[in-house]
Amino acid sequence: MSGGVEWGLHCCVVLSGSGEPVPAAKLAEFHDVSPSYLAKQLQLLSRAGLVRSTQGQSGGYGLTRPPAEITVLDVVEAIDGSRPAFRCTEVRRRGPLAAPPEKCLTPCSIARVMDAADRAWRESLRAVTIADLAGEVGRTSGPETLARARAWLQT
Amino acid sequence: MSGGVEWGLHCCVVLSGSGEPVPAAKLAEFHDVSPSYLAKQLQLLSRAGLVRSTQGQSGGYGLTRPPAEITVLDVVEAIDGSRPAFRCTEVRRRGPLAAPPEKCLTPCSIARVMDAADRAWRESLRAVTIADLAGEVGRTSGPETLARARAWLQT
DNA sequence: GCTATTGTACTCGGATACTCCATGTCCGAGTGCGCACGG
DNA sequence: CCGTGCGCACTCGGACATGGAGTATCCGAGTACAATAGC
Repeated sequence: MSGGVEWGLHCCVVLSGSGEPVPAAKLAEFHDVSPSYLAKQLQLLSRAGLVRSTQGQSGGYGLTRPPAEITVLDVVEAIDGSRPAFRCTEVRRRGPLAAPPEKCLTPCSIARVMDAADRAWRESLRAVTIADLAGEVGRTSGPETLARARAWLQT
Repeated sequence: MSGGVEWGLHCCVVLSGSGEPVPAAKLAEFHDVSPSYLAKQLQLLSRAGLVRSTQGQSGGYGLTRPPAEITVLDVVEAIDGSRPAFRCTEVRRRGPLAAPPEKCLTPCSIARVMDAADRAWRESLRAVTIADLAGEVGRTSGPETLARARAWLQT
């Protein structure tokens, strides 16, 4: 999985509840990561419609939806793509004993197992929202943590 | 995910129930894939202890355990490695508002979510065995399919 | 004092190099089988 | 006819090239704000 997913999730968490747009450079400095590369991840989030960008002075990024309506899966798919990790190459239809096409109406059993696992993974990620993550941060690191982060981002 | 996982699974299925060892070259010809590259995947399976290799004439690969005791997850981890796809880089401990170490006793909430999804994925793969896959092949492509494949591999 | 205009500084967006891992390949080490030879 | 030794062909195992995707970066297009000039 792309390492940018982690950055994108952290950005969405700190953006949750931030009324004012936050520039990408600020987010990069706050997380101490490469500004140029983080910009690319934010562009991916923008293309997916998760964040909205406003240009010009006092511009930046902001969430388009309430944090409770953005799932972790949304962010992962926006940055890493929505294609499943496993792609069946139809091995059964190759080689000297290739299966005839009329017997390949159903997907390969291996592909079915992989697809089921992929669905389980996605369901697990779909069950958690950005709001859940923000709440968890407040519970483990103290309720004032997020507020201070947002205040710092406004400066 | 590595494409070799698919090859490894197909090999394990056709090896299930095959008493005689099967050379890697035969497996490659049967599946119509690169012999050299398939050899590498089989070496990974051998290192993981899923298959046993015998050298010399009439040598080859064979399963070390009954097919019902080899899970799909075993094969996936043998080839792709057992490390989780997501690795937390502890972003919360960086930047101007870095969290102090005493507040980082529990893992990052993002890492926890990713870890839970990873476990769900692995559990799903662990629930299916090579024997299940072989049975499914017999059900969808006809019971004689696997027997003919094994017979061809013996030639 | 209010408004239109112009300039500027700041923002994002896409096009551009670089690096590392997955892919693909090759040849050498090791071993079991078969044959020839001797008893 | 049987046992033993040798040679060989076949097997795996690890070391060696290649390509593409992820990583990281830069500069240009566009826009909102603010200062300024005119009314």
